[in-house]
Amino acid sequence: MTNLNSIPRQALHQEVATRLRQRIIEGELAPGAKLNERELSERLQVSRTPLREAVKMLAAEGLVELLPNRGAVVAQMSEQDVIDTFEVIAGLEGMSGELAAKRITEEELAEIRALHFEMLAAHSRRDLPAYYRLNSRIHAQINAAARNPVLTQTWQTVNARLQSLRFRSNLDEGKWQQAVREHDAMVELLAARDASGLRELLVSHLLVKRDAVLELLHSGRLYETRKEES
Amino acid sequence: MTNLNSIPRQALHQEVATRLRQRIIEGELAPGAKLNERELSERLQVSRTPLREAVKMLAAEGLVELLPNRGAVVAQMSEQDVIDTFEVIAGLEGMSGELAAKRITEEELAEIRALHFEMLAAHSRRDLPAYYRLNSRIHAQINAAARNPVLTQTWQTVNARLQSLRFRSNLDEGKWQQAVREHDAMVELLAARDASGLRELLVSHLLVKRDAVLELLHSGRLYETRKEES
DNA sequence: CAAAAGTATTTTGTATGCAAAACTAGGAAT
DNA sequence: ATTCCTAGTTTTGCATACAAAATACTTTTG
Repeated sequence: MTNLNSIPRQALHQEVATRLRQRIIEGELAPGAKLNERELSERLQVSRTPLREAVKMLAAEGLVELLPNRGAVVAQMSEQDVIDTFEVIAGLEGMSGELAAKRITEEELAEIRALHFEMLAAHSRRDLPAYYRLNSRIHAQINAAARNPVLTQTWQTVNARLQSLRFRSNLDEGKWQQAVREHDAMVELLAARDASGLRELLVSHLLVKRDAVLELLHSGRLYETRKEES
Repeated sequence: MTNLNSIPRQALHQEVATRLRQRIIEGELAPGAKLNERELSERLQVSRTPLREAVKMLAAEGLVELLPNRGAVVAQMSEQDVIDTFEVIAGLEGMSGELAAKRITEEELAEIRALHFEMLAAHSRRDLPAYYRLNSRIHAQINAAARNPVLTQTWQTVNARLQSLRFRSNLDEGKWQQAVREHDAMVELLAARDASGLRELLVSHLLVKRDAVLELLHSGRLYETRKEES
Protein backbone atom coordinates (compact mmCIF):
# COMPACT_ATOMS: atom_id res chain seq x y z
CA MET A 1 0.00 0.00 0.00
CA THR A 2 1.55 3.30 -1.02
CA ASN A 3 1.37 6.12 1.43
CA LEU A 4 -1.38 8.60 0.80
CA ASN A 5 -0.84 10.70 3.86
CA SER A 6 2.20 12.78 3.08
CA ILE A 7 2.40 14.35 -0.32
CA PRO A 8 5.51 12.61 -1.64
CA ARG A 9 7.53 15.80 -1.63
CA GLN A 10 10.23 15.84 -4.24
CA ALA A 11 13.85 15.45 -3.38
CA LEU A 12 15.38 18.18 -1.27
CA HIS A 13 17.90 19.22 -3.88
CA GLN A 14 15.06 19.78 -6.37
CA GLU A 15 13.10 21.74 -3.82
CA VAL A 16 16.10 23.90 -3.02
CA ALA A 17 16.92 24.41 -6.70
CA THR A 18 13.36 25.53 -7.36
CA ARG A 19 13.40 28.02 -4.55
CA LEU A 20 16.78 29.44 -5.41
CA ARG A 21 15.83 29.67 -9.08
CA GLN A 22 12.72 31.57 -8.09
CA ARG A 23 14.65 34.02 -5.96
CA ILE A 24 17.22 34.61 -8.69
CA ILE A 25 14.62 35.08 -11.41
CA GLU A 26 12.67 37.51 -9.28
CA GLY A 27 15.80 39.46 -8.55
CA GLU A 28 15.64 38.87 -4.82
CA LEU A 29 19.08 37.35 -5.16
CA ALA A 30 20.77 40.00 -7.25
CA PRO A 31 23.41 39.29 -9.89
CA GLY A 32 26.82 39.05 -8.29
CA ALA A 33 25.40 38.11 -4.90
CA LYS A 34 27.43 35.50 -3.13
CA LEU A 35 25.72 32.25 -2.22
CA ASN A 36 27.02 31.51 1.24
CA GLU A 37 26.46 27.85 1.96
CA ARG A 38 26.16 28.03 5.72
CA GLU A 39 23.82 30.99 5.59
CA LEU A 40 21.59 29.51 2.88
CA SER A 41 21.44 26.09 4.45
CA GLU A 42 20.34 27.63 7.73
CA ARG A 43 17.76 29.79 5.98
CA LEU A 44 16.35 26.86 4.02
CA GLN A 45 16.74 24.38 6.88
CA VAL A 46 18.69 21.85 4.90
CA SER A 47 22.23 20.62 5.14
CA ARG A 48 24.89 21.81 2.78
CA THR A 49 24.82 18.63 0.70
CA PRO A 50 21.49 19.07 -1.11
CA LEU A 51 22.14 22.81 -1.24
CA ARG A 52 25.39 22.28 -3.09
CA GLU A 53 23.70 19.84 -5.48
CA ALA A 54 21.07 22.47 -6.24
CA VAL A 55 23.72 25.12 -6.85
CA LYS A 56 25.49 22.83 -9.30
CA MET A 57 22.25 22.42 -11.24
CA LEU A 58 21.70 26.16 -11.38
CA ALA A 59 25.27 26.55 -12.59
CA ALA A 60 24.55 24.13 -15.44
CA GLU A 61 21.50 26.25 -16.26
CA GLY A 62 23.67 29.35 -16.39
CA LEU A 63 21.98 31.08 -13.47
CA VAL A 64 24.94 30.98 -11.15
CA GLU A 65 28.65 31.02 -11.71
CA LEU A 66 31.04 28.73 -9.85
CA LEU A 67 34.26 30.28 -8.61
CA PRO A 68 36.75 27.52 -7.75
CA ASN A 69 37.38 27.39 -4.01
CA ARG A 70 35.39 30.56 -3.61
CA GLY A 71 31.86 29.30 -3.90
CA ALA A 72 29.12 30.48 -6.20
CA VAL A 73 27.63 33.81 -7.14
CA VAL A 74 24.46 34.70 -9.00
CA ALA A 75 25.46 35.02 -12.65
CA GLN A 76 26.15 38.53 -13.77
CA MET A 77 25.65 39.48 -17.37
CA SER A 78 27.80 41.96 -19.18
CA GLU A 79 26.07 44.14 -21.74
CA GLN A 80 27.44 41.84 -24.41
CA ASP A 81 25.97 38.86 -22.58
CA VAL A 82 22.57 40.54 -22.63
CA ILE A 83 22.89 41.22 -26.34
CA ASP A 84 23.95 37.64 -27.06
CA THR A 85 21.25 36.13 -24.89
CA PHE A 86 18.51 38.18 -26.50
CA GLU A 87 19.82 37.18 -29.89
CA VAL A 88 19.39 33.52 -28.94
CA ILE A 89 15.99 34.12 -27.37
CA ALA A 90 14.89 35.92 -30.50
CA GLY A 91 15.89 32.94 -32.57
CA LEU A 92 14.15 30.51 -30.24
CA GLU A 93 10.96 32.54 -30.18
CA GLY A 94 11.14 32.81 -33.95
CA MET A 95 11.31 29.03 -34.07
CA SER A 96 8.37 28.78 -31.69
CA GLY A 97 6.30 31.11 -33.85
CA GLU A 98 7.16 29.34 -37.05
CA LEU A 99 6.21 25.95 -35.63
CA ALA A 100 3.20 27.27 -33.74
CA ALA A 101 1.76 28.77 -36.91
CA LYS A 102 1.96 25.34 -38.47
CA ARG A 103 0.60 23.37 -35.51
CA ILE A 104 -1.71 25.53 -33.47
CA THR A 105 -5.27 24.37 -32.92
CA GLU A 106 -8.34 26.59 -32.92
CA GLU A 107 -8.69 26.14 -29.17
CA GLU A 108 -5.15 27.28 -28.54
CA LEU A 109 -5.60 30.22 -30.84
CA ALA A 110 -8.77 31.21 -29.03
CA GLU A 111 -6.95 31.10 -25.71
CA ILE A 112 -4.14 33.27 -27.02
CA ARG A 113 -6.69 35.70 -28.40
CA ALA A 114 -8.33 35.83 -24.99
CA LEU A 115 -5.02 36.48 -23.27
CA HIS A 116 -4.32 39.13 -25.87
CA PHE A 117 -7.53 40.98 -25.01
CA GLU A 118 -6.72 40.75 -21.32
CA MET A 119 -3.38 42.25 -22.14
CA LEU A 120 -5.02 45.07 -24.04
CA ALA A 121 -7.10 45.72 -20.94
CA ALA A 122 -3.95 45.85 -18.82
CA HIS A 123 -2.40 48.25 -21.28
CA SER A 124 -5.49 50.42 -21.23
CA ARG A 125 -5.25 50.60 -17.45
CA ARG A 126 -1.51 51.22 -17.63
CA ASP A 127 -1.13 48.23 -15.31
CA LEU A 128 2.45 47.28 -16.12
CA PRO A 129 2.78 44.24 -13.83
CA ALA A 130 -0.41 42.70 -15.19
CA TYR A 131 0.72 43.53 -18.70
CA TYR A 132 4.01 41.75 -18.18
CA ARG A 133 2.34 38.72 -16.67
CA LEU A 134 -0.04 38.39 -19.59
CA ASN A 135 2.70 39.10 -22.06
CA SER A 136 4.74 36.24 -20.59
CA ARG A 137 1.76 33.93 -20.73
CA ILE A 138 1.10 34.73 -24.37
CA HIS A 139 4.67 33.99 -25.33
CA ALA A 140 4.57 30.80 -23.31
CA GLN A 141 1.37 29.74 -25.05
CA ILE A 142 2.87 30.37 -28.45
CA ASN A 143 5.82 28.30 -27.39
CA ALA A 144 3.53 25.54 -26.18
CA ALA A 145 1.64 25.57 -29.48
CA ALA A 146 4.89 24.69 -31.20
CA ARG A 147 4.50 21.26 -29.56
CA ASN A 148 8.17 20.71 -28.98
CA PRO A 149 9.12 20.00 -25.36
CA VAL A 150 12.81 20.29 -26.14
CA LEU A 151 12.26 23.74 -27.55
CA THR A 152 10.20 24.67 -24.53
CA GLN A 153 12.84 23.49 -22.12
CA THR A 154 15.64 25.23 -23.99
CA TRP A 155 13.65 28.43 -24.23
CA GLN A 156 12.80 28.41 -20.53
CA THR A 157 16.39 27.84 -19.52
CA VAL A 158 17.75 30.68 -21.60
CA ASN A 159 14.82 32.91 -20.70
CA ALA A 160 15.39 32.46 -16.99
CA ARG A 161 18.69 34.29 -17.27
CA LEU A 162 16.92 37.40 -18.48
CA GLN A 163 13.81 37.30 -16.33
CA SER A 164 15.22 39.41 -13.55
CA LEU A 165 16.03 42.12 -16.07
CA ARG A 166 12.65 41.96 -17.69
CA PHE A 167 10.80 42.10 -14.42
CA ARG A 168 12.41 45.43 -13.73
CA SER A 169 12.34 46.91 -17.18
CA ASN A 170 10.10 49.79 -17.92
CA LEU A 171 8.40 50.91 -21.09
CA ASP A 172 7.88 54.39 -22.38
CA GLU A 173 4.52 54.93 -23.98
CA GLY A 174 5.91 54.77 -27.50
CA LYS A 175 7.63 51.41 -26.99
CA TRP A 176 4.58 50.08 -25.19
CA GLN A 177 2.26 50.99 -28.04
CA GLN A 178 4.62 49.45 -30.54
CA ALA A 179 4.72 46.26 -28.53
CA VAL A 180 0.94 46.14 -28.41
CA ARG A 181 0.70 46.66 -32.17
CA GLU A 182 3.19 43.85 -32.69
CA HIS A 183 1.12 41.60 -30.49
CA ASP A 184 -1.92 42.42 -32.60
CA ALA A 185 0.00 41.37 -35.65
CA MET A 186 1.11 38.16 -33.91
CA VAL A 187 -2.45 37.05 -33.40
CA GLU A 188 -3.29 37.83 -37.00
CA LEU A 189 -0.30 35.95 -38.35
CA LEU A 190 -1.11 32.99 -36.13
CA ALA A 191 -4.69 33.00 -37.36
CA ALA A 192 -3.41 33.16 -40.93
CA ARG A 193 -0.94 30.35 -40.19
CA ASP A 194 1.77 32.55 -41.66
CA ALA A 195 4.80 30.69 -40.32
CA SER A 196 7.64 32.72 -41.77
CA GLY A 197 5.81 35.98 -41.17
CA LEU A 198 5.33 35.15 -37.52
CA ARG A 199 8.92 34.07 -37.20
CA GLU A 200 10.18 37.37 -38.53
CA LEU A 201 7.81 39.37 -36.39
CA LEU A 202 8.83 37.56 -33.24
CA VAL A 203 12.51 38.02 -33.98
CA SER A 204 12.13 41.75 -34.45
CA HIS A 205 9.76 41.97 -31.48
CA LEU A 206 12.40 40.45 -29.26
CA LEU A 207 15.09 42.72 -30.61
CA VAL A 208 12.94 45.71 -29.68
CA LYS A 209 12.60 44.26 -26.22
CA ARG A 210 16.34 43.85 -26.11
CA ASP A 211 16.85 47.51 -26.93
CA ALA A 212 14.48 48.50 -24.15
CA VAL A 213 16.46 46.44 -21.67
CA LEU A 214 19.76 47.81 -22.91
CA GLU A 215 18.49 51.35 -22.57
CA LEU A 216 17.51 50.56 -19.02
CA LEU A 217 20.93 49.12 -18.33
CA HIS A 218 22.59 52.23 -19.63
CA SER A 219 20.48 54.85 -17.94
CA GLY A 220 19.10 53.09 -14.92
CA ARG A 221 22.28 51.45 -13.77
CA LEU A 222 20.26 48.69 -12.21
CA TYR A 223 23.35 47.07 -10.91
CA GLU A 224 26.91 46.40 -11.99
CA THR A 225 27.12 44.60 -15.28
CA ARG A 226 30.84 44.04 -15.61
CA LYS A 227 32.09 40.52 -15.34
CA GLU A 228 35.40 39.94 -13.70
CA GLU A 229 38.20 38.95 -15.99
CA SER A 230 39.53 35.44 -16.11
CA MET B 1 49.48 38.46 -10.86
CA THR B 2 46.78 35.97 -11.63
CA ASN B 3 47.73 32.33 -11.48
CA LEU B 4 47.84 30.47 -14.75
CA ASN B 5 45.43 27.99 -13.21
CA SER B 6 47.02 25.21 -15.21
CA ILE B 7 48.34 22.70 -12.74
CA PRO B 8 45.87 23.30 -9.90
CA ARG B 9 43.43 20.80 -11.29
CA GLN B 10 39.84 21.92 -11.46
CA ALA B 11 37.32 20.91 -8.88
CA LEU B 12 36.58 17.22 -8.62
CA HIS B 13 32.93 17.56 -9.49
CA GLN B 14 33.90 19.34 -12.73
CA GLU B 15 36.44 16.67 -13.53
CA VAL B 16 33.92 13.93 -12.89
CA ALA B 17 31.24 15.70 -14.90
CA THR B 18 33.61 16.04 -17.83
CA ARG B 19 34.53 12.38 -17.76
CA LEU B 20 30.96 11.16 -17.42
CA ARG B 21 29.82 13.54 -20.16
CA GLN B 22 32.51 12.14 -22.40
CA ARG B 23 31.50 8.56 -21.72
CA ILE B 24 27.84 9.31 -22.35
CA ILE B 25 28.48 11.24 -25.55
CA GLU B 26 30.68 8.49 -26.89
CA GLY B 27 28.06 5.92 -26.07
CA GLU B 28 30.25 4.02 -23.66
CA LEU B 29 27.54 4.64 -21.11
CA ALA B 30 24.49 3.63 -23.09
CA PRO B 31 21.09 5.29 -22.78
CA GLY B 32 19.15 3.74 -19.92
CA ALA B 33 22.29 2.59 -18.14
CA LYS B 34 22.07 2.98 -14.41
CA LEU B 35 24.64 5.19 -12.73
CA ASN B 36 25.52 3.28 -9.61
CA GLU B 37 27.12 5.65 -7.14
CA ARG B 38 29.29 3.20 -5.29
CA GLU B 39 30.53 1.58 -8.46
CA LEU B 40 31.28 4.87 -10.22
CA SER B 41 32.93 6.45 -7.22
CA GLU B 42 35.23 3.45 -6.92
CA ARG B 43 36.00 3.50 -10.61
CA LEU B 44 36.76 7.22 -10.60
CA GLN B 45 38.44 7.17 -7.21
CA VAL B 46 36.33 9.90 -5.71
CA SER B 47 33.78 9.92 -2.95
CA ARG B 48 30.09 9.95 -3.66
CA THR B 49 29.71 13.64 -2.88
CA PRO B 50 31.44 15.18 -5.93
CA LEU B 51 30.07 12.35 -8.04
CA ARG B 52 26.53 13.23 -7.06
CA GLU B 53 27.17 16.89 -7.78
CA ALA B 54 28.43 15.99 -11.24
CA VAL B 55 25.37 13.84 -11.89
CA LYS B 56 23.10 16.72 -10.95
CA MET B 57 24.86 18.94 -13.48
CA LEU B 58 24.47 16.35 -16.20
CA ALA B 59 20.80 16.08 -15.30
CA ALA B 60 20.42 19.83 -15.78
CA GLU B 61 22.08 19.42 -19.16
CA GLY B 62 19.59 16.76 -20.09
CA LEU B 63 22.13 13.97 -20.38
CA VAL B 64 20.91 11.95 -17.45
CA GLU B 65 17.53 11.49 -15.86
CA LEU B 66 17.00 11.51 -12.12
CA LEU B 67 14.65 8.90 -10.69
CA PRO B 68 13.60 9.90 -7.18
CA ASN B 69 15.03 7.48 -4.63
CA ARG B 70 16.25 5.30 -7.43
CA GLY B 71 19.29 7.15 -8.63
CA ALA B 72 20.12 8.30 -12.12
CA VAL B 73 20.17 6.73 -15.55
CA VAL B 74 21.65 7.92 -18.81
CA ALA B 75 18.87 9.78 -20.61
CA GLN B 76 16.98 7.74 -23.10
CA MET B 77 15.33 9.43 -26.04
CA SER B 78 12.09 8.29 -27.53
CA GLU B 79 11.73 8.66 -31.27
CA GLN B 80 9.70 11.78 -30.64
CA ASP B 81 12.50 13.15 -28.46
CA VAL B 82 14.93 12.63 -31.32
CA ILE B 83 12.60 14.42 -33.72
CA ASP B 84 12.10 17.31 -31.31
CA THR B 85 15.78 17.62 -30.52
CA PHE B 86 16.77 17.69 -34.17
CA GLU B 87 14.15 20.33 -34.79
CA VAL B 88 15.76 22.52 -32.15
CA ILE B 89 19.27 21.81 -33.40
CA ALA B 90 18.18 22.67 -36.91
CA GLY B 91 16.91 26.02 -35.69
CA LEU B 92 20.05 26.69 -33.72
CA GLU B 93 22.30 25.82 -36.63
CA GLY B 94 20.14 27.98 -38.87
CA MET B 95 20.73 30.83 -36.46
CA SER B 96 24.45 30.12 -36.46
CA GLY B 97 24.56 30.18 -40.22
CA GLU B 98 22.56 33.36 -40.51
CA LEU B 99 24.78 35.18 -38.04
CA ALA B 100 27.98 33.64 -39.35
CA ALA B 101 27.22 34.83 -42.87
CA LYS B 102 26.97 38.34 -41.49
CA ARG B 103 30.02 38.22 -39.25
CA ILE B 104 32.55 35.81 -40.63
CA THR B 105 36.04 37.07 -41.43
CA GLU B 106 38.10 36.05 -44.43
CA GLU B 107 40.44 34.09 -42.18
CA GLU B 108 37.59 32.10 -40.69
CA LEU B 109 36.17 31.47 -44.13
CA ALA B 110 39.53 30.27 -45.35
CA GLU B 111 39.76 27.85 -42.44
CA ILE B 112 36.30 26.47 -43.12
CA ARG B 113 37.21 26.09 -46.77
CA ALA B 114 40.30 24.16 -45.74
CA LEU B 115 38.32 21.88 -43.47
CA HIS B 116 35.83 21.41 -46.26
CA PHE B 117 38.56 20.18 -48.60
CA GLU B 118 39.86 17.84 -45.94
CA MET B 119 36.34 16.53 -45.59
CA LEU B 120 36.13 15.97 -49.34
CA ALA B 121 39.33 13.97 -49.03
CA ALA B 122 37.80 11.86 -46.28
CA HIS B 123 34.73 11.29 -48.42
CA SER B 124 36.87 10.30 -51.35
CA ARG B 125 38.60 7.73 -49.17
CA ARG B 126 35.29 6.60 -47.72
CA ASP B 127 36.78 7.28 -44.31
CA LEU B 128 33.61 7.74 -42.32
CA PRO B 129 35.15 8.48 -38.91
CA ALA B 130 37.41 11.18 -40.37
CA TYR B 131 34.46 12.53 -42.33
CA TYR B 132 32.37 12.84 -39.18
CA ARG B 133 35.17 14.48 -37.27
CA LEU B 134 35.69 17.08 -39.97
CA ASN B 135 31.98 17.54 -40.42
CA SER B 136 31.67 18.32 -36.70
CA ARG B 137 34.56 20.75 -36.85
CA ILE B 138 33.03 22.60 -39.80
CA HIS B 139 29.73 23.00 -38.03
CA ALA B 140 31.54 24.12 -34.90
CA GLN B 141 33.50 26.67 -36.91
CA ILE B 142 30.35 28.06 -38.46
CA ASN B 143 28.89 28.30 -35.01
CA ALA B 144 32.01 30.07 -33.76
CA ALA B 145 31.85 32.52 -36.64
CA ALA B 146 28.43 33.59 -35.39
CA ARG B 147 30.32 35.17 -32.47
CA ASN B 148 27.69 34.46 -29.89
CA PRO B 149 28.95 32.49 -26.88
CA VAL B 150 25.42 31.99 -25.58
CA LEU B 151 24.42 30.45 -28.88
CA THR B 152 27.51 28.26 -28.81
CA GLN B 153 26.83 27.05 -25.30
CA THR B 154 23.16 26.36 -26.01
CA TRP B 155 24.02 24.53 -29.20
CA GLN B 156 26.65 22.39 -27.52
CA THR B 157 24.32 21.42 -24.71
CA VAL B 158 21.51 20.33 -27.00
CA ASN B 159 23.95 18.72 -29.40
CA ALA B 160 25.49 16.59 -26.69
CA ARG B 161 22.23 14.70 -26.31
CA LEU B 162 22.43 13.54 -29.90
CA GLN B 163 26.13 12.90 -30.22
CA SER B 164 25.98 9.27 -29.24
CA LEU B 165 23.42 8.69 -31.98
CA ARG B 166 25.42 10.56 -34.57
CA PHE B 167 28.62 8.78 -33.73
CA ARG B 168 26.98 5.54 -34.61
CA SER B 169 24.91 6.61 -37.56
CA ASN B 170 25.78 5.41 -40.98
CA LEU B 171 25.34 6.92 -44.39
CA ASP B 172 24.36 5.26 -47.61
CA GLU B 173 26.20 6.59 -50.61
CA GLY B 174 23.25 8.68 -51.81
CA LYS B 175 22.79 10.49 -48.50
CA TRP B 176 26.50 10.94 -48.20
CA GLN B 177 26.79 12.58 -51.60
CA GLN B 178 23.86 14.82 -50.85
CA ALA B 179 25.48 15.90 -47.60
CA VAL B 180 28.70 16.68 -49.42
CA ARG B 181 26.84 18.74 -52.03
CA GLU B 182 25.09 20.63 -49.26
CA HIS B 183 28.42 21.34 -47.65
CA ASP B 184 29.68 22.72 -50.94
CA ALA B 185 26.71 25.05 -51.05
CA MET B 186 27.36 26.09 -47.44
CA VAL B 187 30.82 27.33 -48.29
CA GLU B 188 29.48 29.22 -51.28
CA LEU B 189 26.68 30.84 -49.30
CA LEU B 190 29.14 31.80 -46.59
CA ALA B 191 31.45 33.32 -49.17
CA ALA B 192 28.51 35.21 -50.67
CA ARG B 193 27.42 36.31 -47.17
CA ASP B 194 23.94 35.04 -48.00
CA ALA B 195 22.53 34.93 -44.47
CA SER B 196 19.00 33.75 -45.10
CA GLY B 197 20.15 31.32 -47.77
CA LEU B 198 22.61 29.71 -45.41
CA ARG B 199 20.03 29.57 -42.68
CA GLU B 200 17.62 27.69 -44.88
CA LEU B 201 20.27 25.35 -46.15
CA LEU B 202 21.43 24.47 -42.66
CA VAL B 203 17.91 23.83 -41.46
CA SER B 204 17.19 21.43 -44.29
CA HIS B 205 20.65 19.88 -43.98
CA LEU B 206 19.93 19.05 -40.36
CA LEU B 207 16.54 17.65 -41.19
CA VAL B 208 18.17 15.28 -43.65
CA LYS B 209 20.56 14.25 -40.93
CA ARG B 210 17.59 13.70 -38.66
CA ASP B 211 15.99 11.38 -41.18
CA ALA B 212 19.19 9.39 -41.45
CA VAL B 213 19.27 8.93 -37.70
CA LEU B 214 15.60 8.00 -37.58
CA GLU B 215 16.10 5.41 -40.28
CA LEU B 216 18.92 3.96 -38.26
CA LEU B 217 16.74 3.87 -35.18
CA HIS B 218 14.06 2.01 -37.04
CA SER B 219 16.12 -0.55 -38.82
CA GLY B 220 19.24 -0.84 -36.74
CA ARG B 221 17.59 -1.06 -33.34
CA LEU B 222 20.66 0.45 -31.79
CA TYR B 223 19.15 0.12 -28.40
CA GLU B 224 15.81 0.52 -26.74
CA THR B 225 14.29 3.92 -27.38
CA ARG B 226 11.19 3.68 -25.26
CA LYS B 227 11.01 5.77 -22.18
CA GLU B 228 9.51 4.17 -19.14
CA GLU B 229 6.13 5.49 -18.13
CA SER B 230 5.73 7.72 -15.12
C1' DC C 1 51.51 55.25 9.67
C1' DA C 2 51.90 51.78 5.86
C1' DA C 3 53.27 47.49 4.30
C1' DA C 4 54.28 42.96 5.32
C1' DA C 5 53.99 38.86 7.83
C1' DG C 6 51.99 35.85 10.55
C1' DT C 7 47.91 33.91 12.92
C1' DA C 8 43.04 33.11 13.68
C1' DT C 9 38.59 32.46 11.60
C1' DT C 10 35.59 31.49 8.06
C1' DT C 11 34.28 29.05 4.02
C1' DT C 12 34.67 25.78 0.68
C1' DG C 13 35.58 20.99 -1.00
C1' DT C 14 35.58 16.16 -0.10
C1' DA C 15 34.88 12.03 2.63
C1' DT C 16 32.25 9.40 5.68
C1' DG C 17 28.28 7.97 8.59
C1' DC C 18 23.51 6.95 9.21
C1' DA C 19 18.56 6.42 8.24
C1' DA C 20 15.01 5.52 4.90
C1' DA C 21 13.64 3.68 0.65
C1' DA C 22 14.10 0.25 -2.82
C1' DC C 23 15.42 -4.13 -4.39
C1' DT C 24 16.26 -9.47 -3.59
C1' DA C 25 15.28 -13.77 -2.26
C1' DG C 26 13.38 -17.32 0.33
C1' DG C 27 9.64 -19.47 1.94
C1' DA C 28 4.26 -19.82 3.33
C1' DA C 29 -0.29 -19.82 1.78
C1' DT C 30 -3.45 -20.46 -1.82
C1' DA D 1 3.14 -22.80 -9.88
C1' DT D 2 1.70 -18.07 -8.59
C1' DT D 3 1.00 -14.70 -5.31
C1' DC D 4 1.95 -12.73 -1.05
C1' DC D 5 4.62 -11.77 2.77
C1' DT D 6 8.89 -11.00 5.21
C1' DA D 7 13.74 -10.63 6.46
C1' DG D 8 18.13 -9.36 4.63
C1' DT D 9 20.80 -6.64 1.58
C1' DT D 10 21.83 -2.90 -1.32
C1' DT D 11 21.40 1.79 -2.70
C1' DT D 12 20.04 6.24 -2.33
C1' DG D 13 19.46 10.74 0.14
C1' DC D 14 20.80 13.71 3.62
C1' DA D 15 23.66 15.15 7.53
C1' DT D 16 27.90 15.63 9.58
C1' DA D 17 33.01 15.57 10.09
C1' DC D 18 37.39 16.86 8.60
C1' DA D 19 41.01 19.01 5.60
C1' DA D 20 42.45 22.66 2.57
C1' DA D 21 41.89 27.05 0.76
C1' DA D 22 40.59 31.71 1.27
C1' DT D 23 39.58 35.64 4.04
C1' DA D 24 39.90 38.61 8.08
C1' DC D 25 42.49 40.13 11.74
C1' DT D 26 46.48 41.20 14.46
C1' DT D 27 51.00 42.10 15.08
C1' DT D 28 55.42 43.28 13.58
C1' DT D 29 58.71 45.95 11.14
C1' DG D 30 60.41 49.55 8.25
